[in-house]
Amino acid sequence: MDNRLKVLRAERDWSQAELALRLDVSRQAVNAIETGKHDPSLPLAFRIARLFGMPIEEIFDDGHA
Amino acid sequence: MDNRLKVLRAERDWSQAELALRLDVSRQAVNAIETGKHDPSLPLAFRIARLFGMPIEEIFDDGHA
DNA sequence: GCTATTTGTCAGGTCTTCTTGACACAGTCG
DNA sequence: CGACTGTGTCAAGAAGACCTGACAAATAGC
Repeated sequence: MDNRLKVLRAERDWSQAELALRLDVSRQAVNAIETGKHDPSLPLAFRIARLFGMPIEEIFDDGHA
Repeated sequence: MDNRLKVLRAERDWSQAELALRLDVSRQAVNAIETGKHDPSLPLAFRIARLFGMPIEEIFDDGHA
């Protein structure tokens, strides 16, 4: 699953650790999502979308556009 | 995680098995999501949203309105 | 150069999501 | 009644999402 996490994080000048804190997950979880190793769970996807103030579909892209 | 799957399914007069077919998951997976036993994975949430033609946020509700 | 921060990654473990196969119970229809 | 459909549920297992703790490599700042 493709995502714009790295860009959105860069726009805010946050480290992965800082983002992890705000999302209440481990730094490794953020890294794994950014590098495409995992998809987030749906609840975590909701927290991410809420944090960045945009719909899940604008952050994640499953390719079946 | 709250969701409107049962209602959306009823509007289309689909059985859980029929919906499962369209989503390419097992009937038990659909049942577990409808009855609140599981959250769908993010990829499955995307398939559901696409099938019903609406954003994920209009089908699922994590309570943090 | 040295130090601190950031990122990527590994291992081992836990819990969740999803699978197949099976069974019980309701409701409908001949 | 008997057959069929729809729903709910269980068990056992595979795969994925998360955890902590640790370490190396790249980057930034002094």
